[in-house]
Amino acid sequence: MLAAGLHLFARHGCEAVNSNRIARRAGLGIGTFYSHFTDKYALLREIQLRTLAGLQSARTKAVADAGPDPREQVRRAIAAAVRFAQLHPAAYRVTFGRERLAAKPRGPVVSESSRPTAVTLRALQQAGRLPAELDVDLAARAYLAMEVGTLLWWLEDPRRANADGLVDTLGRMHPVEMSR
Amino acid sequence: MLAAGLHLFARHGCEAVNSNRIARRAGLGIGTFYSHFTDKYALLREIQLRTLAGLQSARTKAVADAGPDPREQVRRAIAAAVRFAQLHPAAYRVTFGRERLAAKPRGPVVSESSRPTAVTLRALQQAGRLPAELDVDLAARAYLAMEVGTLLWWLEDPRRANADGLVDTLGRMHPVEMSR
Amino acid sequence: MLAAGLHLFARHGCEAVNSNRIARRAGLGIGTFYSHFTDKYALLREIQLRTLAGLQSARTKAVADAGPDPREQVRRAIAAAVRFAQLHPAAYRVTFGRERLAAKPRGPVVSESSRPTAVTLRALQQAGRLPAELDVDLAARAYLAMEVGTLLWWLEDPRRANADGLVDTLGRMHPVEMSR
Amino acid sequence: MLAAGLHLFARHGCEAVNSNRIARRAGLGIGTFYSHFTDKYALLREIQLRTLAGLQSARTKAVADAGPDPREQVRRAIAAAVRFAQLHPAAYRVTFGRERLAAKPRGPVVSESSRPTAVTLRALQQAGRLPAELDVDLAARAYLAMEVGTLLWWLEDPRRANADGLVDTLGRMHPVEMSR
DNA sequence: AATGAATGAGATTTCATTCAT
DNA sequence: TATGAATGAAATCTCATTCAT
Repeated sequence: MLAAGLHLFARHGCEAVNSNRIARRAGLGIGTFYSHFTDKYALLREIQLRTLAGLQSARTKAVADAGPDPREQVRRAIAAAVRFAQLHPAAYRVTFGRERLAAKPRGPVVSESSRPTAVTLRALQQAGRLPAELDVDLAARAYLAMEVGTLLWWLEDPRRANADGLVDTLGRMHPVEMSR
Repeated sequence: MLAAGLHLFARHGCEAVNSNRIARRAGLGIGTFYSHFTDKYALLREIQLRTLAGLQSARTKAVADAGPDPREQVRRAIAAAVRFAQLHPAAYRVTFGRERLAAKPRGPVVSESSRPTAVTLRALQQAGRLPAELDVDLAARAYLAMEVGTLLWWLEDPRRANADGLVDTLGRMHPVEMSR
Repeated sequence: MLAAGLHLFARHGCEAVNSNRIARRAGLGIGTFYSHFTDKYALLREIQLRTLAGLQSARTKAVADAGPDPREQVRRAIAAAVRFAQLHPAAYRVTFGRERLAAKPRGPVVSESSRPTAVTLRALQQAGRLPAELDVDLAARAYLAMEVGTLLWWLEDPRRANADGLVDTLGRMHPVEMSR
Repeated sequence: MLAAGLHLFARHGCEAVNSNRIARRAGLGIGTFYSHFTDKYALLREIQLRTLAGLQSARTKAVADAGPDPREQVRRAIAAAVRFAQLHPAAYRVTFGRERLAAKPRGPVVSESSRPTAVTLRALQQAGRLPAELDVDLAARAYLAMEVGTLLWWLEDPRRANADGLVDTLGRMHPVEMSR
């Protein structure tokens, strides 16, 4: 059911898909859908939460595998995100694309956090390696918007760029690169 | 009618609004709606096109007012965009937010272009002031995603940041800042 | 639409009838039903309110036509109610039958009032013509239950009794007959 | 299962309750419900039949306990009915309230009989103690409607009256009181 | 006997669109 | 040109019922 929903949401958008069709594609009855999820938004949210968990775990693992250098950690985290989007394009689009807020206000909004990036930047700033005037929270937020927006644009047509180029460009534009 | 549509699209989202309601809010009859637009997506597209034109004109004007310095041009363009979003929050959200692609595949996708930024960056690169390895097209695209994503995040709750801080942060993270 | 609803509610009961069928029987589209009533319960309530108004007006008129004698007033009022039930059997059943409370708790419950009868009885009691121990409110309420229940039973199969016999029996059992 | 059904029918009405919920409340599986009853109407009918039997037995016992005086027999029977309604309000409402006819035409309609009352009245009439013109069958029927209707009204909100007052009022209005 | 996941017919309700005025 | 009552296709959701375990 999750797979069927993911496929259809990614292909047609949440609003253009109905519970009937999801159930049918999953090879199950209509009623079965409703015995598992209260409505299609609940299914969407479930997909989003799982995707988010998967992405965060990939990022965490990548950072752990990197050494202590913040630049290297950031590079690895970006590479992990790009790889994740590449491996799970449908899930990425459904989670961060225009469906993001479609999951009606039923519980906390699903979104990635810019917190870890902000923490890293603040540490560099306090060590005097980033300009004191930089608003690290805003910079972290802006970076996240860039990464998500760029990956979504890429997934619309993967021929637009290649994974390595994306990692390189996102890496160069990450605020950690301002450090010295 | 445009104003009514803008208001309702921004407040409830395109899918949650029907043509009936738009007409009613505009103080006109239902039939009148259909004598002006083929459907609500046509109205949405019209709003988006006008918004886009307004934003581009504001940017162009800002760049023209700036001197020849690329950095200054970029600063001014960003300031213009932030001001535009601040003055027309509903229009900005309806044009670039989750409604962006809701205007069904009926004509070219409405979106801002990263072309001007790419042109500026390429000139600097050819003048040797930007690393030869930088993919300027991708960088321009990434910057645009950042700007749009950050402004949308800001408009969700304007207390999250102030306009000057946004201009400063976006300015610092613009690829033109890598130049030397 | 009212006529169609009345017919179907009386014939099959409110729960066994759907809005679709009512609209179809009225020779109108499904959507038309919903542009007039929020749901079938709203239609039911409308029918009930109209019926109640009609019955009350018939009673009032009958009492006005009677002279000053309470017994005569009661007789006439009963005769008016029986005639009303005979002329509008479907409306009577839909209003006082098992649908009475089916009109979900949306506004005050539709019911006939025992107030007028209680007022009449109290006057007689204060004039010493009815036993001081009689609870006139309860007696009025009980009489109303009897009248309604008996008429509903009669309408289930009109051959069970004839109108004159009903008026006579209800008249004899009305608490006003205890007076001396 | 009977207790669960009684509780839910009384609280929400037969149409608003589903077999699933009844089984769940009874602490049993859905399938178990269907191995005992063909559908929820069968359960309803079972409850009604048991209630009816209980009420009739209480009445019979009360009459047997009274002496040979018809008035006393009637008083006792009424007192028994009021007590029964007071002790089993849910069962009384489910049996005689708006659910009465909900038990679809599957077998004879469940209802109390006015026969015993009619028999008593006819005997009095033949002894010349009741007016020859009185339609005793109709009077018995009317009394029953009054008793049932009044008790249902009382059970909707028991503060409306007290048991003794009800017995007294119903007793005074019983046709046997016309006897001389 | 007891269970409950699975089912799908059917009821409710919405809304884009038409068309007579 | 403006109107809005009328429409019905389509989406959402419920629940009686079955059947494999």
